[in-house]
Amino acid sequence: MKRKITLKHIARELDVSISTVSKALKNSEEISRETKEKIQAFAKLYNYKPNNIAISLKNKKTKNIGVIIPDIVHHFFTTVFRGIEKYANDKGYNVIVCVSDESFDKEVINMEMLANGSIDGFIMALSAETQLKNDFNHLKQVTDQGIPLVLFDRVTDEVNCDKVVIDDQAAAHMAVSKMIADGRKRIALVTTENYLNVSSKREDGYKQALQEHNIPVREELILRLPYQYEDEKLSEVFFATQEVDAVLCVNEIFAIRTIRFLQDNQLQVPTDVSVIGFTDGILSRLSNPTLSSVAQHGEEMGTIAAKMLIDKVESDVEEGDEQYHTEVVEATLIERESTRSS
Amino acid sequence: MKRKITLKHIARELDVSISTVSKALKNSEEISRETKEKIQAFAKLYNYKPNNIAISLKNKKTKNIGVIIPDIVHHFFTTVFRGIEKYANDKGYNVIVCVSDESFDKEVINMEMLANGSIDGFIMALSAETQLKNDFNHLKQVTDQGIPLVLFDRVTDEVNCDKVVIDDQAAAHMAVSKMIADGRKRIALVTTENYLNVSSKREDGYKQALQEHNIPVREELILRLPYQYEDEKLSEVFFATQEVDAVLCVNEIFAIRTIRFLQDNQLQVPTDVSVIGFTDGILSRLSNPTLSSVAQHGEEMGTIAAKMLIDKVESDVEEGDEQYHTEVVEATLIERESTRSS
DNA sequence: ATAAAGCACGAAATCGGTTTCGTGTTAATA
DNA sequence: TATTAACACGAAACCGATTTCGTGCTTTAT
Repeated sequence: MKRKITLKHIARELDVSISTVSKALKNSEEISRETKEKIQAFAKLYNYKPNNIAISLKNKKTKNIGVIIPDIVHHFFTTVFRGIEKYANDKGYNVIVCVSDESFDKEVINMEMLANGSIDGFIMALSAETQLKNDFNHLKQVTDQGIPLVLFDRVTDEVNCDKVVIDDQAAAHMAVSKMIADGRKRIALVTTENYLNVSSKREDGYKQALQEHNIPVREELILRLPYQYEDEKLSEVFFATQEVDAVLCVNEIFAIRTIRFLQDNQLQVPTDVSVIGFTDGILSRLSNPTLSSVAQHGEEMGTIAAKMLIDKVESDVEEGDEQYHTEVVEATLIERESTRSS
Repeated sequence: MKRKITLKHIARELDVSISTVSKALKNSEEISRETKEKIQAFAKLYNYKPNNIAISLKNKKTKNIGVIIPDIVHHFFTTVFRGIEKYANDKGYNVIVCVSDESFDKEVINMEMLANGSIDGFIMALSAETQLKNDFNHLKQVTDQGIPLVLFDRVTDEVNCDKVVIDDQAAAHMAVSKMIADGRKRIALVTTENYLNVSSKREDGYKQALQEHNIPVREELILRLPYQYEDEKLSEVFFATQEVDAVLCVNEIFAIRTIRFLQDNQLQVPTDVSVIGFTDGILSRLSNPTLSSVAQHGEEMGTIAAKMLIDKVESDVEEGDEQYHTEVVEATLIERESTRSS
């Protein structure tokens, strides 16, 4: 086994000083041509690569970015992550991922672990529990230390930092308007319990679109399911008592379950009921019928978030007069089989 | 903004030496009770946390593990990753993820980036291209340096290291046997082009099961699709010319597409044709009909891989006499609506 | 021939910790 | 009272790099 070789080894072997080796490998003017050639040849031969950790310590830059997401087995987050990873990698950064599992405590622990020198900045989406508790001290601590932070999707106004979101309200508005234009009248909303910022914004957009078209908002048409629900009893109750001709769901899974429920109850999609979901993932593309869906462009969000973060990390703008931006990624409605004019 | 505080700051402030501070914070016997209390109180007050990078440099341990997977937007890998991340986090490790994107070059680059001190060990699944090229020098270099490596799922015999796999052959065998027991006779296989190790093993299991039941293997019933295919023309050609009453697909997506294709051609699943897929993911659970699927227990694989790696990282077994193990995770057939006896 | 300039390189500080070893002071023992 | 042990702490090496500042030697200018 060949142990990693260090500057010291090279220096000893070639009978020069460590400084000389370091400079030679950086092709410094200071070192004579022959000495440089000798050292570089030796380094190549023994496949010398500088130790990242030592460089990080010296530079106070790790070239690592920390990503904290609520769940990795989730198409949207996974997509965002891909965008982050690609961009970061191109820029020579590595990505450390921590999963908060929707738990406040894990989020705090993870951030503290990474905030002690392991990373140059954070990209994260808040856990459900964090949004519920409305406690953002761990985020503030991080920004107070001067560590750049970018929030995406699940953000909060309480923290001053860069953000990248989609306009959830506009997106829901667009989807509902589309349904109305298709001649739908009794449009239901299937959403989560309301502590998730995104859900409530989508609900706002839903209501707004209805009102603009003089369709009264009926609370009975709004179904709030627990975020991680397993049974569909609620759904049954709901649809059994309503005459719905369209449904907007705040995520893909709710939409697929809704379609299945409708089909099992002899309702045709989209003939009888049209359905639109959020999160344009694999489910939307492969369900039967395929699902019309609001694409959140996760990969693009990830790319933007990574760019914002790395720009901040690499800028030497003295803080205090920092400018924080919120990038809004436009959502797109992907029309597939689950919608058609009635 | 409060900059991070270091031992040096505390030492200066309290007028003691750095060594004393370090020892006091570790509750060393060497330091008097009062001095310790003073220092500890000060440290708490200013929220001192040791710098991870400095510790890594000193200990030559980073408490980071590198995970290299072909694709993150892929249910199986994502599941394995979750298992890795959970276990690693419990043990105080962070996870650095790199995505090879099925590319050999990216795999090499990523490994080289991380192998220079950033991580204590690797967990990875080979990229498709790497398996095609059959070039594993980058892996050997890593193990030669004494860096522990665990391969999962997409493994190779060429590299000596710990591995965790499922018995793909047995799993396919089980699935096909189940179909035969259900009375199916003309069982097709939808697989990828053959360079993926796992696919060819599944094909072996498929053939073996047929032969054991004296059903001739017919090459026309085996459809090989490119790994990332978009069109389903091939599929149409295939099914149009065959009378198939069951299909085994080597992944979930192929299975869902197969079902959709059958449905579009007036064939009922499972009445006319029963379908089994691999990768028990979200698609299987939410498709209509729900898909019977071979569960690979990704999360368990991840946990095992992480445990194997961390055990190796933390053991001080002098290498040379290392023992490498291959853990086989048993696959399970999850029966859902897409299979039923004919 | 002497001073100034330039070249090629080394010593040492630094990043932020850990750890070994040494030392001055006090207390216990002979 | 002299010797030794225990105590409490500091100096310094070390991990593996980078970088500033000197310095001895050669070369050029005066």
